[in-house]
Order: sequence, then structure tokens, then C-alpha cells
Amino acid sequence: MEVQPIEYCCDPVLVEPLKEAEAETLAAGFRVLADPTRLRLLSLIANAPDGEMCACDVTAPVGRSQPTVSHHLSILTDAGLLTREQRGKWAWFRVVPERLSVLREALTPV
Amino acid sequence: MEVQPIEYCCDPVLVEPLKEAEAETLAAGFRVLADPTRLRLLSLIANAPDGEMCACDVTAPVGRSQPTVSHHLSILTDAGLLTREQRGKWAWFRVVPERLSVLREALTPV
DNA sequence: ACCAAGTATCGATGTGCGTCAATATATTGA
DNA sequence: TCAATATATTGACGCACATCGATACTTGGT
Repeated sequence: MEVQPIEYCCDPVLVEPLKEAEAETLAAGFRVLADPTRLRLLSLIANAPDGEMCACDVTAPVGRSQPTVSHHLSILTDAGLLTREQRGKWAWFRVVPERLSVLREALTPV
Repeated sequence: MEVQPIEYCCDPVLVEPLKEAEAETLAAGFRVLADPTRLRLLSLIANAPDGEMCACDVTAPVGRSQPTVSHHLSILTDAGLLTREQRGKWAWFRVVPERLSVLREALTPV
């Protein structure tokens, strides 16, 4: 996975024809969401009591190994969809809804 | 690519934790959008004069071979994001914005 | 019946990436 | 300093899939 932050890249898909570079950027954004484990991580963290969750507490719910979860958390964080804060030996994550909105708005109807 | 139609599958990601099956379905939806050629096809067709376009006219703009374009049009059609109508020897495509909205709304903020 | 043009299918190839076990790194506490 | 726990990194493996050339199928016109 190339791990670029998700930023504004284009007018909505349905409003103006995408140039090649814009399509590449947008597709990279959706690729981050195109994995069920990552979607569950996003969803888990977004719905956590204080909007944040420790890596140690998301591993079990998604049913993947610790390295796999760490890998997905990195991809989400590098894409800007999560923030990561180290507190002692724990890593805490929060979702960044504005970044999700970039992708959401690219699908805005005419 | 598994080629399931994109249908409602879950509450928004940020509103309720996704179950495994929901995450799988949603991820499959985003996987369809996770390719720059498919995004450009969607965008081209959505912005065509009458909202429709012939396969013969989309091949050149996206800069891929005819078999590749045909393949992507199939994936988009099987996912329900495009409709396909055969007229004589030409295949005409239209986007189905309601299907895109299913994915858009899954990203709705709280 | 035949040919030309549009489209779909097939087979092959290379690459991207999700996954895990093993290991390394970091942090805390005794 | 040492042990324990949390997290990241590495290396390897297998599969999914984007792509193309070649070919088959389909349709309309002659």
C-alpha cells in the first residue's frame, strides 16, 4: 500500500471528468477503505467511549494477529484517517472524520 | 474482483461498529472504486452530454486497451454502478448515482 | 453468405498486498 | 539491570487482480 495522506484532490466524480492524476489519488484513497479489517478498525475506534482506543484493545475484536493489526493501523494513520498518540507503552488512536469526508464528498451527486 | 451488486449493508461506519460480514461487503464496494481507470470511466460517463456513453468512445480517453476497458465496464456494471444497454453493435452505459450513494452514506459523519 | 466493426472472453504475466511467525524495539516497574 | 508487556519491523508466502495480445462472438450492411 502506498501510504499518502488523503487530501482534497478533485471535484466530485459525477461533476467533472477526472484527470489521470486525480483518479490515481482518489483511487489510492478508496484503496485504504477497500479492506474489511481496516473498516472494522475505523468503526471500532470511532465508536469507542471517548472516541479513542488503544492498539491493545482493537486486536482481539478484529480477529487478526498483532502484526497485522499494527500494519493496518499504520496504513490508516499514514493516510490521515487516524491520529496516533503514544502514552507510555500504549498507542492511542482517534479517527479524523474530515479525512473521511474528502472521500465522501468525491461521491457527491450532481 | 468479486462482482456483487453494491447494496445497503450497514449503518454508517462512524455510527455503529461494523460486523465482520458488513465490513466485507462494504470493503468490496470500495474496492470497485479503488482503481483509477474505473474512476475515470465513471466520471467520463457521468459527464457525457446525455449522461450516457458508448464503450467505443471511452476506450481512447482512459488510455487502456479495449479488453481492459471492457473488463472494467463489466466490473462497474456487475457492481450496479453502471447500467448497460445494447443498441445494435454498440453498448451504452449510464451511471447509477443511487448506488454510489450507498458507499457515500456509509462514510456519513456522526 | 460474407465481411467489417464493436465487444467480450481467454490465457498468460507481473505486481500489489494481506497475512503470519519470528524478531526487534520501546517502555515501565521491580 | 533485568524482566515483562506493548508495539513495530522483517521476511516469506499466497492470492487477487490489472493488464495485454490473441481470439471468439455479435451485429449490421452489402
